Amino acid sequence: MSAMAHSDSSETARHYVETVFYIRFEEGVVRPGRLADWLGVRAPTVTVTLQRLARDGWLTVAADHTVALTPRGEKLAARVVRAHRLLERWLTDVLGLDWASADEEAQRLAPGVSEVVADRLDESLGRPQTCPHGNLIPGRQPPYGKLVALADLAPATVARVRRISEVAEHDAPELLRQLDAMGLRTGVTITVAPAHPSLRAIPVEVGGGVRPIGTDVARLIWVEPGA
Amino acid sequence: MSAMAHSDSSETARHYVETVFYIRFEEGVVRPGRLADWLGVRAPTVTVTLQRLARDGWLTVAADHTVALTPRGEKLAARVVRAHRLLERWLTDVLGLDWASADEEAQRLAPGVSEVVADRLDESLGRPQTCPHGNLIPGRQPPYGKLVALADLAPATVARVRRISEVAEHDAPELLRQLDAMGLRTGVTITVAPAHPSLRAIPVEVGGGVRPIGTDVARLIWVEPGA
DNA sequence: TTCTACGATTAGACGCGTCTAACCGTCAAA
DNA sequence: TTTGACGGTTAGACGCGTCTAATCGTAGAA
Repeated sequence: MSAMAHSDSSETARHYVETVFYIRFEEGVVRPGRLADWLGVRAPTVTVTLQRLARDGWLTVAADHTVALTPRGEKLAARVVRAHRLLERWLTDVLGLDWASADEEAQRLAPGVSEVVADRLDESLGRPQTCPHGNLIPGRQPPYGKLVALADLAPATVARVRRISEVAEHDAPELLRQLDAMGLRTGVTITVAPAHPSLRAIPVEVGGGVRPIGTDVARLIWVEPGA
Repeated sequence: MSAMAHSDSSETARHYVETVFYIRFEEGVVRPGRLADWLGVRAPTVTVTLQRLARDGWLTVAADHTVALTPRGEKLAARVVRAHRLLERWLTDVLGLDWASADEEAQRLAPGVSEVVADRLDESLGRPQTCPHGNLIPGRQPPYGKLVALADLAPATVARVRRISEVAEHDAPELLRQLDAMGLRTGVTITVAPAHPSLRAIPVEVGGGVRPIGTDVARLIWVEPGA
């Protein structure tokens, strides 16, 4: 029965577990304050909503306020994230939207994607491994080896851009548009020139030009050295 | 700004104006009781929700309880219906879902479709004129002439199936599956054999076989005589 | 050790969208 | 003319998801 496609989860539940999934992957630990930031709601809202979600068995809140998904929440999160990333692929590859718009649109569309539609979409896209920013689609093998943050890349090392953090995707759509405009997309090859750390920016050679990138931004871009 | 894609309408508002649009087209007049049926909610729910929607300028409720859309509500309804029908086309033509499932899935997906995604989808589908059941996509010209209900078709007249009413689509997904299974789809040619009205069923020749169809069901199937 | 600042929770409110129970109004049948 | 029956509304309730204001607790700074 299709109405059960999301196990009776509310839209809010799906949004929260999806967010927990992202924060956990990008930052390791998930606490209420970070959820409030990410979701764009106030702290008390998160507190009470987490209580409801814990009551309904989607997640747990530990004594130290750490949030963890239950197996059921885990499954739901994987489904939502998969739908989101498949939609991003479709929106960019088939419909021709740009990176940043695709993320926003996928956000709105994802809650309505059932398991069967996700499967068919997956198939029709040729079973992609990642979203356009290189983030892995749950259930797939990563199409790259060990990654390092661009900020940590040794100067003069050739590397290939593999992944743009979901943090950038979420917090700074404008940044995504800039990276896209300067050709800093997944798959392209780059090298970094030496620079003193105190400058808080590193010169990155990409597509024949050299562009300065702030070290905080360079933390959000993950590359595979050597390739 | 994409967040304004639906003019700040709530999901409920979109659902109600979409439903008003359908009932008006299929039955002419829209009254609260019919809305309650269609939406699957109780009468008092409809009353209070209509009050909110009227307050917010989406529709009006006349003294005789007739519901009408405001220009703003009209625009919103057209957008939602367009998204719904484009999605149905995509789900059937590209993803290979069956008729009935497509309608259910489109229902869930439609609220999240922005104007820009609808436009791109429209384009990528080759600007279709109707949904898979032959219902017109708002803004398009109908790809057929004057239609008559299958129930009113003169015996022995050759006709082409053009449209399955939204009523069938909504009330009886099972019926849709049956019609699909017996080959009674839009575009196919049929003839009806004579039968006495008191039998409440008419024999319809379709795809080499003859199938009996109840007259109430035959009211939901619209055909173009002659073609 | 004491104070402070900050993250989190509790308390209390609100609008939405839904419900049930009770009331109203009108139209048709007795 | 009276009486149902039926469609609709009002009244009152509830859960969700959000808010602000106030309180709590703890970890660093003084």
